[in-house]
Amino acid sequence: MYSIGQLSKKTGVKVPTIRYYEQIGLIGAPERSPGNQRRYTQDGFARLSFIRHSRDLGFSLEDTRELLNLSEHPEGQCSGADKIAARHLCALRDKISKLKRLEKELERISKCKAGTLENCAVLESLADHRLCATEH
Amino acid sequence: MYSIGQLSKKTGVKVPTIRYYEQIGLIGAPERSPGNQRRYTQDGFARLSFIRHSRDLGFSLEDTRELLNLSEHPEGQCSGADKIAARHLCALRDKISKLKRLEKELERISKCKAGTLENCAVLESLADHRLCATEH
DNA sequence: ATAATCCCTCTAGTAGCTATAGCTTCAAGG
DNA sequence: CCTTGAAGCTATAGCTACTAGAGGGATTAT
Repeated sequence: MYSIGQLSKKTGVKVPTIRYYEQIGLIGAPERSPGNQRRYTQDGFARLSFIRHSRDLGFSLEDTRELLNLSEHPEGQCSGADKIAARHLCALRDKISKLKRLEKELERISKCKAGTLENCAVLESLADHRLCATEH
Repeated sequence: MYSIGQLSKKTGVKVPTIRYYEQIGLIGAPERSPGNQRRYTQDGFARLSFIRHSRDLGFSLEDTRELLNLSEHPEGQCSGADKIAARHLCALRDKISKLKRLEKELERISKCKAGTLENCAVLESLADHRLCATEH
């Protein structure tokens, strides 16, 4: 049995976040001590670890909820989890390529040679999109 | 003079977002028509374009606010805008490299060969961090 | 027994919008 | 000139995924 603080340390999920997950029904309400404090089992720990991992990989809470459901009903086909992961991978790649383009643009405009604001490349670029090399 | 809808089309910023920006003081309250509708000038258009561009480059609203301030007080040094851009570039690179690591991990685990959930690589990986190739 | 630390609930706040309800104004066609 | 439909108005609430704070009770180590 773990207290919420111990569970937090073991999983790396902060205490208020655990309570929040319980509130939104992502994890079930655990048993309580005689003094009304939460007491978690190994199962609770496993579930929260799963969630933590899913969040680390960038899945939304809703995706995570669905993945948890899938993992608890092993009679289904894998395609559900697979689809979620594939969709997520697509979105991730989009994001990466967009961020890379931004990186290039920022690199270009932040080489501010002029010492004063009057001709600062950063501000000039922000004021005029036509100075940009790439689309965004 | 533009109505809010025309301004929205010209800048690509949605109508409720423009009103929101006014509410938080990012743009000033424009003049009104006799019937109390917002009427924007070229200046208003330029300011909103600046904001749009800054947001597109991933700057936060607070950073954007500061950049706007800098661009309106050209007596200062460029270093302010430069610093904001540099800080942002750092954060951006961090984000990109983290996302790339996630991409690799997702690619690896989402090649689900098994047809059923019982041995779905996605779910197994989520349940057990030790199956991961890289840190995250 | 007492002090330090942990835990409880409840509420409100964060960023950056987005949506809804219920109303008014504007511009174009007949 | 009148009507109609789109666009505009305010105000409030909702979204994601937490985080912070107030004001108290429980647990644990000494």
